[in-house]
Amino acid sequence: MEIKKLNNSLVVSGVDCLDLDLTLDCGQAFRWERQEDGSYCGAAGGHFLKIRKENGDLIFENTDIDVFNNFWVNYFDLNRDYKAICEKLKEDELLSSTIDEYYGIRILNQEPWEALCSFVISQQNNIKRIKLIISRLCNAYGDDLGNGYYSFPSAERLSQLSTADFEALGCGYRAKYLEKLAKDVACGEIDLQKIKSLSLDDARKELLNIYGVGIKVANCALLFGFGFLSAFPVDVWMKRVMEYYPDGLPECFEGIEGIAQQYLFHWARNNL
DNA sequence: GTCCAGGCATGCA
DNA sequence: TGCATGCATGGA
Repeated sequence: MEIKKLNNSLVVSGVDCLDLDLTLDCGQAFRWERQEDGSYCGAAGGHFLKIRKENGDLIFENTDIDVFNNFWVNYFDLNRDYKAICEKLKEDELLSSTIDEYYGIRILNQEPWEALCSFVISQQNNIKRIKLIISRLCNAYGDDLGNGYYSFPSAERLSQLSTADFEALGCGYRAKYLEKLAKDVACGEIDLQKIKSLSLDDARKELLNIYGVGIKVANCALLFGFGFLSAFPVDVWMKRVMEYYPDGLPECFEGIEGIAQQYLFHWARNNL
């Protein structure tokens, strides 16, 4: 990976396996919006970003090197060798053709709080409406980051809301889950950093104790927010995919089940 | 109008 | 432990 500064932007070359459409608009993160020119605008970690691809390079617009090194490198998982991971996963027949067709999916390292909240909202919901609710939540209670974007509101901020406030955002029956979650995280009853330090099984047990969090939401949070690449969320789409693996997951998935899952999820949504 | 979506809590057997 | 049911909302 090589980084050059150009005016107010950073030009990052040498990053393999990062397709912006497949990574930012594949149902793992809900705050990125595709622009007409193919670039993406979004917010994470309290930073606004406009990112695009040009001649194979990634352009991080209006980004300084410190924020890039301290936040975006980890967010986009830029130090992981996804090319080697994909080679390994292609030992599986279905993934082999899927990765050829949809090469470039990465697992973003989102913040635990945002990921957990987002996937509580996601249950029994479609991606378009999940995005709608989360944008309302951020616009109403996040900090202004400029360019029309707002940060994802902190647990402390959301702990001040009532169930009715969440219902007003369109959260529906999930409102009561979110109200309790925000209060429990804000007061320290739920310690997200501690959960991140646990083993996968122990972290999952902790998440399953949370009101409104079941096995699917727990696995999504673990994979997309807590850095557990072995987590393997199974939703209605993945249940359809699992019929292709009657004997369980192939050996080549081991340790990277979550990345395999994201390719299969994308394949299912386009083919089943 | 009906059906569905990155499911879960609850009650009951 | 497993299964049926109710749940809010907006887009197709």
